[in-house]
Amino acid sequence: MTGTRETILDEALRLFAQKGIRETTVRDIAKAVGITEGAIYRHFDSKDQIVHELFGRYSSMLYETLDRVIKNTASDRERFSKVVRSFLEFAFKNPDAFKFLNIFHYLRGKEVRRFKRIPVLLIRELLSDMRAKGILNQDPDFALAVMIGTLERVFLYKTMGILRGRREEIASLTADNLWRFLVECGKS
Amino acid sequence: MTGTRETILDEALRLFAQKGIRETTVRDIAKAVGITEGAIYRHFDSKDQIVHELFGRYSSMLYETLDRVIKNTASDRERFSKVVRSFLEFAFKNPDAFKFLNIFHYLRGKEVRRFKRIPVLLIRELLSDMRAKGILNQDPDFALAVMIGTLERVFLYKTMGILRGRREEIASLTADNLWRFLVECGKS
Amino acid sequence: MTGTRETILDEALRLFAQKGIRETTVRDIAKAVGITEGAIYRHFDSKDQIVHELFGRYSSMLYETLDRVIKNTASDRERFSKVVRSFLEFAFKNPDAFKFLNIFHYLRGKEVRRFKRIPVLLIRELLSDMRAKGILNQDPDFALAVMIGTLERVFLYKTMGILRGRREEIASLTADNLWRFLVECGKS
Amino acid sequence: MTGTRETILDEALRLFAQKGIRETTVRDIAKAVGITEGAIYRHFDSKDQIVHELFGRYSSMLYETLDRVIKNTASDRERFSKVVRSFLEFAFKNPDAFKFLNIFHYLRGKEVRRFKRIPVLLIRELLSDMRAKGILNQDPDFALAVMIGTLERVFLYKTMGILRGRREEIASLTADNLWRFLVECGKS
DNA sequence: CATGAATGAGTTTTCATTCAT
DNA sequence: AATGAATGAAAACTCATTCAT
Repeated sequence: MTGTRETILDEALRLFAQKGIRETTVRDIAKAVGITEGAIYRHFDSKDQIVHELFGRYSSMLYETLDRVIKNTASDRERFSKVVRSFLEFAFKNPDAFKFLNIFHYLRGKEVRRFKRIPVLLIRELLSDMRAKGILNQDPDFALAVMIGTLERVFLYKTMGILRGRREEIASLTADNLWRFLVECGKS
Repeated sequence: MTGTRETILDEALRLFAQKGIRETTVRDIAKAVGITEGAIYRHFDSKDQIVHELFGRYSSMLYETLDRVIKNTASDRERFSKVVRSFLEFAFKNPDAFKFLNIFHYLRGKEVRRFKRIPVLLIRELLSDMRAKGILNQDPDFALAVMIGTLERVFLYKTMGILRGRREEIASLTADNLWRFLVECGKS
Repeated sequence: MTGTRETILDEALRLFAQKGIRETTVRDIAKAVGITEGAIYRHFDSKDQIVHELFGRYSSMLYETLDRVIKNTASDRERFSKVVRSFLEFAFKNPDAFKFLNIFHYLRGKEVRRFKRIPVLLIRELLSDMRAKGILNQDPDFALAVMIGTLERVFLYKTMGILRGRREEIASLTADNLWRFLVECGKS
Repeated sequence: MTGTRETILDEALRLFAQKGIRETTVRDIAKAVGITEGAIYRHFDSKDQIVHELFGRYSSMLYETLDRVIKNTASDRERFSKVVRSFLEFAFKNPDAFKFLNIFHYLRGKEVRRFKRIPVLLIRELLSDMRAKGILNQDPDFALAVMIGTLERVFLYKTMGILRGRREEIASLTADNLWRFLVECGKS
């Protein structure tokens, strides 16, 4: 079955998001998949390879999503809004992946350099462009902090049940507010 | 020497923030302190006790700081501003502690319940009060997401060298902007 | 294809000689042959069977070669010389086999008893006969040590590029010298 | 006890010589020492470190012995004789070490480069000097093959009970014969 | 014959914790 | 209080072998 490799990745992702990378053992993954530890190593050279493949895969996936949105949207306002909503949509649809990406960034940030297609860099560019065009009334890096920080926490609080409401509504609300905060509000 | 206990906590904190909790061994801590592993257990029952003591201690420290500010400030605007600036001041002055608190929240969130004096809860109350008073133009939980998310990322980006400028300036800027975003901006 | 079995033996021999027996995995062999691990077991019951078959085969091959030379040569001097040269010729032509035989002798000497036609025993007999005839001026077992030791090292140093010259010349030189050392030199 | 480290080395050496390096497990060593596997790692970083320390240690020991003999002996004949006898004395007194050095050379020859003080190189120099002085009637590298090969096999056959007699007698006999073979015998 | 996936026992290594001194 | 040695359980990883297809 060619699906075993994917199953391993899926289960590993779920466990990593749930318990952390270090606290998930290869045996945990194997048990979740329904195979023995040794079988894992037919598909991956090491636990770390699983981690890196997951990071690369989901990091790229979010990157591509945002990249497509940015390239295919004409209006500035619509582009910004769609980026925010696509970002949250990705997080809501792949909560384990999103949590995992954050954990990886937090604990193994140095290894992130090895990867291309880091979503945050794309958003940084977007904000820099907006600043260059005079749309953005903020230091783009400060705006980046507001934007990414907000997105992360909105996801977290929705996941924890603190924020209520339908996902799309939350996403729209977040998009609208961030636009108002960063663009429409008086100059900094 | 009673100072050894404190040294253990300091070095443990530094290592936890740098490498993660699971990835820091008791031997790492002992080596950093300049004693042997066994000696650690003269001061603590377990590695987990160190972790919990650190979390409790710094969580309380930030909590007390914010609590004092909230209680001792008359004006709403000033209170909000001081909370933001104190929060960032704490993070900038105790970067390892702040990183550690975040790691602990992220990976061992369930254990957080055992602790009282969680800073975020204090801020949540503050925002709820502001909402009740009609000052805040947002769902307080959404505002919490914006605020905490922004603070975390501002700290992170300043630490990483992405955000430049003096700490106090960054803190003031953050405080002013968050106030404008959450309070002055048009109703949501 | 019956050739697969032979290919397995060939590749296994090469790897055993290169890396050692224990350090060569069944997977290594399979990969070298261009089949999968499972297929190996269609041809052999176990890795050990491959090892034993190789040992038996090449041990016999050298044995037969020497035996033929001993039986078909009339003069003592010529017989001795041909034994030495045939021995080295075998080693030079089958360097992997010769290395493998030595490794097996060294690490699994006890298993050698199960095999008949051990080349060294043939040479021991030859030297004993020479001693009985009064040709050999040495304890035959000491002579055996000189002879086998020299042959092994001559092969090794030629393989390593330390000894230079054409193989046949080296073989002749070795044969002549050993004869002079063991036979012509003054009594021990 | 500071002796544990030495005991580990001693037992490891014994087992490596008896069964081979790869076929000796860390558990085997621990059991022989009377401790648990984990305790081994308080004294050594890895099994390989034990292997390398043993090789370096005994390789040096033999090297120093030969070096001292070479430097402190005036007459050529006596020097040569003493080198041979010291070499065999070392092998007879440290049979496990000598077997281990051979195994290591055979299976992990490439790693030998990392070490200085390789005994064979010392003997090679000795023979080169003898050749330069006109004492040696042979290509020094061929003489090296005869000499080292003979010494190795003499040790082996004595160990196996094939060669009989007192060690000193065997050593003297070997020294005398090698001198006669390589020096006194007619030119090659 | 061959594949490719899997097993299961074993190997090396790690690490929080204990304990005699 | 502190050391240094050791434990024991568990982690990551290896590999000869089996088996359904």
